[in-house]
Amino acid sequence: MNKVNLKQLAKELNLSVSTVSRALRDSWEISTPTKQRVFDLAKKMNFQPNPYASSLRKHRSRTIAVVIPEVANNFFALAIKGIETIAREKGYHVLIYLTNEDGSEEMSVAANLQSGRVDGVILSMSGETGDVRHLMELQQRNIPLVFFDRVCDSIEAPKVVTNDYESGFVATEHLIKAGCQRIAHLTISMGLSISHKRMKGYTDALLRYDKPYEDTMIVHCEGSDEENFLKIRDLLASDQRPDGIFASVEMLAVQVYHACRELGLEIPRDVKVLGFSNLVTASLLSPALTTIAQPAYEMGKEAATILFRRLEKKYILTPDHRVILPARLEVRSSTL
Amino acid sequence: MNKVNLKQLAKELNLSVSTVSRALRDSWEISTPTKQRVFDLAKKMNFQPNPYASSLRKHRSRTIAVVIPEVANNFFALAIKGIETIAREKGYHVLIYLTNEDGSEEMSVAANLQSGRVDGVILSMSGETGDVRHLMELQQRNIPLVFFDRVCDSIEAPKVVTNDYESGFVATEHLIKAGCQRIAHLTISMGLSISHKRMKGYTDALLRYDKPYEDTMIVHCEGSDEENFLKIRDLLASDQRPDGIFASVEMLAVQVYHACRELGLEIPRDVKVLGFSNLVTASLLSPALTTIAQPAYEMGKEAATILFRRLEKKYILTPDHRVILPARLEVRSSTL
DNA sequence: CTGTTAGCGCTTTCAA
DNA sequence: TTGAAAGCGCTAACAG
Repeated sequence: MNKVNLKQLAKELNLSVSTVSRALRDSWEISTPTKQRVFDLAKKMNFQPNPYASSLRKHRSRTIAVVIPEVANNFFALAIKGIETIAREKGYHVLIYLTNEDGSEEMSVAANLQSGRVDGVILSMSGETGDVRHLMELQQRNIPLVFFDRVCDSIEAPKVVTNDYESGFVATEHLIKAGCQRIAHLTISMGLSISHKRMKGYTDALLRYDKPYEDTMIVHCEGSDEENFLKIRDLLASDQRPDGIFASVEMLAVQVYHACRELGLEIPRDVKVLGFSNLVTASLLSPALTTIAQPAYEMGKEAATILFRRLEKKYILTPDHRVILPARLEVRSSTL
Repeated sequence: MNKVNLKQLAKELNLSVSTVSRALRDSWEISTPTKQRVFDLAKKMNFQPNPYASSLRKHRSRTIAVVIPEVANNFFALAIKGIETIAREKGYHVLIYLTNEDGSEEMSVAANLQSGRVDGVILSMSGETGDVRHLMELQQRNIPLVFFDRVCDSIEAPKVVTNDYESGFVATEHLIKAGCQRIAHLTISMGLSISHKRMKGYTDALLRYDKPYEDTMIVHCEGSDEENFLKIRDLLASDQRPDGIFASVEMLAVQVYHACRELGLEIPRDVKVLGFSNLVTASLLSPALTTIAQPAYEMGKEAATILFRRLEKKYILTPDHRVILPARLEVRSSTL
């Protein structure tokens, strides 16, 4: 079976190509009987319009790009699901790009996206990015950009985030109230907005409760999984071992569990652990992990909704439009 | 900044559009100095060729579609990662479609894909699908299809799977050797190849070891998460409670944990649990979950590799080409 | 080695 | 209400 196009439909119906085109788009300038004839034949011949011809002509692809650092991660997976749901509703297609937490990969993806392949971009920044020109160029090319979670404050674009500062504060406060005296913080790339804010919440909570504050208790985990694991293990093996740990991302919390196991430390007796996480199994971990859970699915939906609003020119947003969806502290263990 | 096209480059350089086009594609028929001039200006003006014009002309989109039932699931997330990795290497773009385990959504996606939007499709079937005409039509339109994990045996297309039968057998055998007398099996839609095979492994292992075989020990979990949970809880609450459970998918294993917790049953003392799963946290669950782990990332890479091999017409595959990547039994608890 | 020309399939003026 | 024709940006015969 071969591809059928407008021309063939037109010839079959003794109509012009333009009439068929208009009929299929249900234009008011075409008579009802003609429309019916066209619809019928189109269905019979299983006509599928060539999207690329249409995109070329209209300068619109009905396609968006989602650029994320990682997908094997419940947070981003749920966000994709939210984005895809809204995109389907709106008749858009979703291209996915993984940057593997690598700034240079993010740059090459962004450069590629300048081609007009997509009408808009939803992006969560990779850790290593320092230079953001590639993102500004997207905007200059009139390709709307919406950030979510890992946003870039120096770029004017809508942002969908959680209340990272407050969550960091609440998390730390929770550990303090659970009796922790020395609370460590595990963080990822400091080039990231979320890292800054979560850490500020942490330090502010310590200050607020007159807890000792030491730089050595903040562990920057910016390396490979293996390197990070070693750093965490060293922290837990030191004679200055913390009795509480606040992990800024899921993976680091999981690493703490593994390190504790390796060192024979018991959670929460020896060390209490709390982390940002969307693990569906958090409540089943041994012992349960108390989490700060982000509304990932809703964040994805919101980001997509904002993008389409802009694409459909329905609303003008202020350039620094920011939506904050609160994360929830989910206490999982009575001893924590 | 506006979009720059070949025509503008050509005018600027006093060359014809076709010469510029060829130069950019590094054609051998263009002189080195001309190429250099073109490259330089293209870079200076940040020229990005319009992919849709090129697609329209060449009838190739350099885009593939990935159609999966769900993404918030480690298996599919890892598979996407594998696919995206290979696609990027080959200069392809990846469209993603989630069918939400819904056969009719899968059908509408497949119908849409007939438009020529993509050069090929990698698909894992949704649970409910009975009718597969929509997939055959893709093939008839010369859009290559590669299945992975949840394949469709009645369609001739390359398939990337794990050794589901053997894994089901080994899993059940493992429970038998751990001393289980009444082993239940939790399965999803029986319209799925994986379900059949895993279950056959289960029943064959029971027969092999002369264990009682009862239909009531096979629970079909084809409903919503809530409905499935209730079925599982009922199973565990019955006076015929199994002392071993083999879950065919991750989510069902997790449900067992929740049900056990609700009923005050202890794992593995009261019931031993083993499931197909790629949970990174399986070893940390309380208690650890013994799993059959599929090589998800590798399966994604393999599926993509096969697809591109076909797209680049490098090899002709037999129509029933099948790659089997073995799943691994990962024992996590000494009592199991 | 470079230019001319004819489309790819669709949308959209402009005319009838 | 319909048709003719131009053209989106790029590629590839075919000529020179």
